[in-house]
Parts: sequence; structure tokens; C-alpha cells
Amino acid sequence: MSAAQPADGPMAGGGAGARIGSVQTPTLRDVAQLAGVHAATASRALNPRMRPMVNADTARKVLRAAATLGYQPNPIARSLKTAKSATVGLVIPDLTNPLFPPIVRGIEDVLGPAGYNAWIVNTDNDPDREKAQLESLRSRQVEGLIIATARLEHPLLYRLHEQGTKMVLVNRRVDAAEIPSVTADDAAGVALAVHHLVGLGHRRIAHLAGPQTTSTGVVRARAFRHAIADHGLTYDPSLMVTCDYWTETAGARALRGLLDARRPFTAVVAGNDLIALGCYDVFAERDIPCPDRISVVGFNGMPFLDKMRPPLTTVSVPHYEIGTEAARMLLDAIDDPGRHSRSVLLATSLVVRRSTARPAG
Amino acid sequence: MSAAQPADGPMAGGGAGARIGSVQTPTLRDVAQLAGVHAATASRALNPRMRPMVNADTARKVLRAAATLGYQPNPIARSLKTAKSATVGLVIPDLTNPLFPPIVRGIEDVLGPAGYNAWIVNTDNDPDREKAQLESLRSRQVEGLIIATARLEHPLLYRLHEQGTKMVLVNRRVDAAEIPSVTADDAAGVALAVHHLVGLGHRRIAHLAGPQTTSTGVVRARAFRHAIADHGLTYDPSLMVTCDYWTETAGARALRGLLDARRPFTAVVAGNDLIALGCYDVFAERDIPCPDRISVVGFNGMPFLDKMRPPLTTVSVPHYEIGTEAARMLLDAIDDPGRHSRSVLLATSLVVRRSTARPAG
DNA sequence: CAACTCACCGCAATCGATTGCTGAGTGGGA
DNA sequence: TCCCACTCAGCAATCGATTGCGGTGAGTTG
Repeated sequence: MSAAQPADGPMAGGGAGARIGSVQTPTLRDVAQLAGVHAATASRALNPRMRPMVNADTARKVLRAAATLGYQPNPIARSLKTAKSATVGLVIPDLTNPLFPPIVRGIEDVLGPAGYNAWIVNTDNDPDREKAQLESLRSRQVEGLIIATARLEHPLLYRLHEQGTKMVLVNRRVDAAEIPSVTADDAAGVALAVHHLVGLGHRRIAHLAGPQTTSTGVVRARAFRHAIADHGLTYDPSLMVTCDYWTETAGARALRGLLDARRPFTAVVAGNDLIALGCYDVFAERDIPCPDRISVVGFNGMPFLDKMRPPLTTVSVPHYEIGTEAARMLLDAIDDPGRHSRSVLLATSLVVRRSTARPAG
Repeated sequence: MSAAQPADGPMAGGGAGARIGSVQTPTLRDVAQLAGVHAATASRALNPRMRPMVNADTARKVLRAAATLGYQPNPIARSLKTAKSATVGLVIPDLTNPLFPPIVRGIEDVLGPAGYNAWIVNTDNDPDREKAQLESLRSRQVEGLIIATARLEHPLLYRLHEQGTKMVLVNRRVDAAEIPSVTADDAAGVALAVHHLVGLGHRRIAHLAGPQTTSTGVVRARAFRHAIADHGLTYDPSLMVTCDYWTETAGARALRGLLDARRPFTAVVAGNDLIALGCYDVFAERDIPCPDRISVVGFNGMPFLDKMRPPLTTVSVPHYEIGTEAARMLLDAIDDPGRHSRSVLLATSLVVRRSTARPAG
């Protein structure tokens, strides 16, 4: 079938017809032709790992030809053959949540220099959508997954993990399996928050917990109970309300419930910043002065908190670093599949601002 | 995807060896074999556009075989052959800017149902990086580009556009070429802001303009001058300062310069919300009460502005809709290459909050 | 009954890069 | 002088899906 290539000879030049209006990008064969070698040789010369197999002079010629043509290997063709893609999937609930962009950037900043790219998908916390997205990622030959949507019970993730899919969880973990993860040290963070509040003189502290289907939600809630106990206070279950989502509206709803129950409290530790901001909405609704009557501590350290009214005291989480660390771990796992998988906890710190003060009276 | 794969016709099995630990995904040939037809026929049966070419019964058999195997076409192989990828490139400066996530979601929400996906890249406003990213997008066979990094002078974009690359600009436009774009009606927005301020009684209004290398920056600045004139005020060039970037720090720097110049003014129209928030930083530094001594209007309507101190009055831009509209336009252009390219302006609205008030005295 | 049409399906090439295998050529050692 | 080892480069298959072309069989018509 070499007949199909009238442009094979040295005269050639005809080659592939340049499409109107768009420049035909050179292929490996073009490079090979210009260098006067076979495509296979060109391929080996271009690939550093294979280069030792070709004569140094030949390699030079190929490299030069590639440079003059501005040759860029076609990643699609390469992926097809090698079943690799230099791409990792990044599964997050919703990019619109200010939590995620810094993580994404951290991931990309590590992936990029390593020659990898991230393919971002949103699941909106919808398991069906998540499944579809994961399927599509898999069919795109992603070499690994970074997942921010883990729930404690997450069979789909177990299955993938068992099938050998490389993955790293960020922000959250799963219950059963030993899937590597990168999370903040939530327990320590909550302890910091409670300690701060107790130090200010608060005795009746509420917790607006996040969804108990997520590790983050339960870990923080448990840490809250422990921290309360550690300070010699008695834990009052009625001061713990669970939010269905990590959102402002859920936070507002939870606080309203708490207020309406008329159990006294002077401070709240919110499951995250968004829940804390939901409290702000309720404060506005009901004319409750913060921090004068109720102090609030958030969690995460999202942007612009310093400009809120009042500036929100929060437990700061190094999201960018979560991203970089996760990406590094995933790359390690890809490079060396046998490697023992580990999970890391990143330190948090308390950022005291103006939403916390001594309790009134 | 069922784990057990009795699949693979009678003798078969030989074919591709199932990799350890991971289930071998079925290929078109597997489907064809199970259906007892040739791969070509299976391909046609699976593709709605080609289905009329095959017998209805055969098509049914193929569909059923595909279903039982859980067949998913390999998009890589398909892309290689068809030179299409069902993905579009999305070029933004920095995902971390709260402006972009809503746009991204808008884009994805339109692209998804159409079977397309978005490939997101950040350029950090670095032309070299941008060039590299665009190159990588092109090599991935993206079928079109949505670009949020346009500068007024942008030869790279001209070139791509001339080569027939389908693209839609969002948020910003370019000077020379007629590249379709989706932007907010910046001029009207600025007019709204100025009108509001003048209505409150302000006479000396400053403008902290965004970078004049971007259409957004110059359009808003020009609109500001016009709006001032339209209200019978005289435009004072010393009350216009240009920020180098669309950031808080740039905004703070600009305001400091303005303050230090000691030209009196009672209100500022900021180029965007971030610049406005930069003003807040300076207010804090210098104990300037806002809005009592200086009123501020932002631009964009980013999230959480209602919880700032003070809540920021701003010109709200429908970012999500910018995304959906841009995606629709791009899909149209892909479907019908001959179509006349248009540019759309989306309406803005003023959201009055507490950062603006009557001038003191 | 023969020739012709048409629907349907299979063959094989193709997209572009990678890689196992083979063969040509060279140099060295016995 | 002969043979072997070794380097290097080309051949062709392959990844999986798509598609132009050609062939087969059934049905139709003169």
C-alpha cells in the first residue's frame, strides 16, 4: 500500500494536502522524510529514552528536522498507541466553591512541569453525574485521579481503587479502603478553634457540623466533642446541628434551628466558612450582633474573609499545598506503581479576626 | 460495567490480554464479534448518522451487544481518525479569580448536553505560557476556543483566527479583528454607576481604571468620561488612575496614589470588584470611613460582596450567562462554519449596597 | 429466464506514533 | 581469513474507530 503515498520519494513535497485556511501540522513522517530516515528512527531519536538506540549523528539530523518543521508530536496518536495520556482527572463537586480553585492551581503547578495536565470535571455532588464523568475520564485514558468528592461510603471509589486505578483523595477520605489522601488536620484545627473560644471565656459553644456523609464532617464533629471535653466542659448534644450541605443556606438553616430551640450559647464553630457566612445571614435577619452576642469561627480560610463584616475568624487550611501534595503523590504512584501508598495531614492554623470576642456579660 | 466478561466470541479470547488488576474495556471489535458482524458494520450501527446504512435488525443486534458489553467508544481512537475531539479549549488567566468559575460553569452546562467537554488552561497573563497552552490545545484537536485572556493587541489571536480556528472571546475583545465575543455591556454599567453616584450628590468622582491593554479597561474608562460629561460635570484627568492589574493590590496602590495627590474627590468607580476591595484595604490603613467619606462602586458582582464591610455596591455582570452564551456561539460556529459571526453584549445591572452614600457635607 | 437495481455488509486503508523483530553493515578477535 | 558480536535503521504490526469502495444476494423487470 505504499502506492497510496505518491509523495514518498525524495522529490515529494506534495505530501499531505494542506487544508485551505489552516496550516497542516507536520507529522512524524514529515520529519523523518526531511531527515532522510524512517519514521521509526525519527520516533526513537525524538524520544529521549529511546535515543541511545540511534546513532548520535542521525539523532541530531532528526532533531534539527523536527525543529525546522516545528514538529509537535500528536498526543492523540501517542495516547492511542501507548495507552497513556499524560493527563490526570480532577473530580470536584463544584468549581464555583472558592475552596477548589486554589487546590486546582496547586495541582496544575506540580503537574505542568512534569508534563502532565489536569482534566477537570464537576459532579455537583450527583452520584450519577460523578459516575458518568469518571467513565468519561477513564475512556480518555487518564493515568490517575485526584478526587475531592469522596464520601465515607463510596463503593464506586472502592471499586476503581481495587481495579488498580491510581488515585489520591483530597480534602476528604473514605471509610473502608486505604486510599491515599491529602487532607487538612481537621481535628487539630477544630481544637484550635475551640481553644480560642474557651480562652475568650465561652462556655456554651455550638457546632454547625457539615454533612456526616463526608469524612470532613464527621472528623470535625468528633474533634469538636473531644475538644469540648478536653477543656473540661460538658458536651451538650443539643448544641450540635448537622448541615445537609456545605453551603451558606444550609448553615443559615442550621443556625435558625439552633436559635429557635432556645438553648443558650455564645459561640459557634462552623463546619466551614460557607456555613459561617450562612450564620452572618441569620445575624442580619435577626439583628444579632456578632461577635458581641455570638462569636463565630469558620473553617478553610477562603479568600476575602478579612473584608467581611465582621472579618471572619477561621481555621486556615493550606489548599494550594493540598493540591501540590496530592499531585506529587499521584505522580509518584504513576512512576512507581509498587510504592506504598500513604496519606498525609497538613497543618492548619487559626486566623483570629473580628468575629470572635469575649462573651457578653 | 459488569466485572465478569464472558464476552469475546467463541474462539477469541486470544486478542488483547486482560491487564492484571484492571478490566480490559471492550472494543468495537468485541461488540462486532458478539453481534456476529464486521467492525465496520458495528461502527455504522452505533453511529446514529450512519445507522440508515445498516439493516434495522442488524443494528438492533449490534446495539444490544454493545449494551451487554457496556461498550464505550474510545474517544482517543475516534479523535485520531476524525480529527475531532468533542472538546473545546478554555483559556483563562487564573481560575483563582472569582470571576471565572461562574463563566466556566456556564460554558460546561451548555457544552455537556451537546456532548462536548471543556479543557481548561490558565495562562497567568503570561504570553509565553499562553502560547504554549494554545499549542497544546491545538495538538489535542480541540474544535474551538473560548478565550478570556484577550488583549487589545493580540497578534497570536489574530493569527489563529485567520487560520480559521473557531473561537469566541469572553469578557474582553480585541481591537482589529472581528472575532466574535460575549461581553457585558460595560459602558452601560459604568453609566449606571456614575448616574447612581451623581444622584447621591457626588460631583468629584474618580475612576480606578483597569489595565488599558484590555478592552474592558479602556471601554470602562471611556464610558466613565462620557458618563461624567453626560451629567454635565467636567472630567478631571487627575481623577483617573490606571491600575496595572485587575487585582486588589493594584487597586490599593492606585487609590494611595490618588489620595497622596490630594485632589479632592468623594467617590470612586472601580474598574472591577477586586480593585474596589483594594480600596477597602487602603480605607483600613488610613482610617477612612466608607461610605461616609468616600463611596465606592465595584464592577462584576463577584460572590460574597453582600457580606463585606461595607457591602459593596457594584455593577452586576451575568457571568454564568456570558459562559452559556459563549458556549452556544462556539457550538453554532462549529456546526455551521459559514455562519456569520456576531458579538453580543449582555445587560448589566446596578446592585446598590452600603458602600455608596451621599457625600459628607 | 436473464439482466439489472438496490440494500446491505465486509475488506482494507487510514489517522500518527510506537516498538518488536529482522537484516544490513562494521569492527574485532581467533 | 573467517566468523561472531554488535550497532543501527528499516519493516510492519499495532492501538481502536471510521469510511470509501467493492462484492454478494435478493428482488425486480423485460
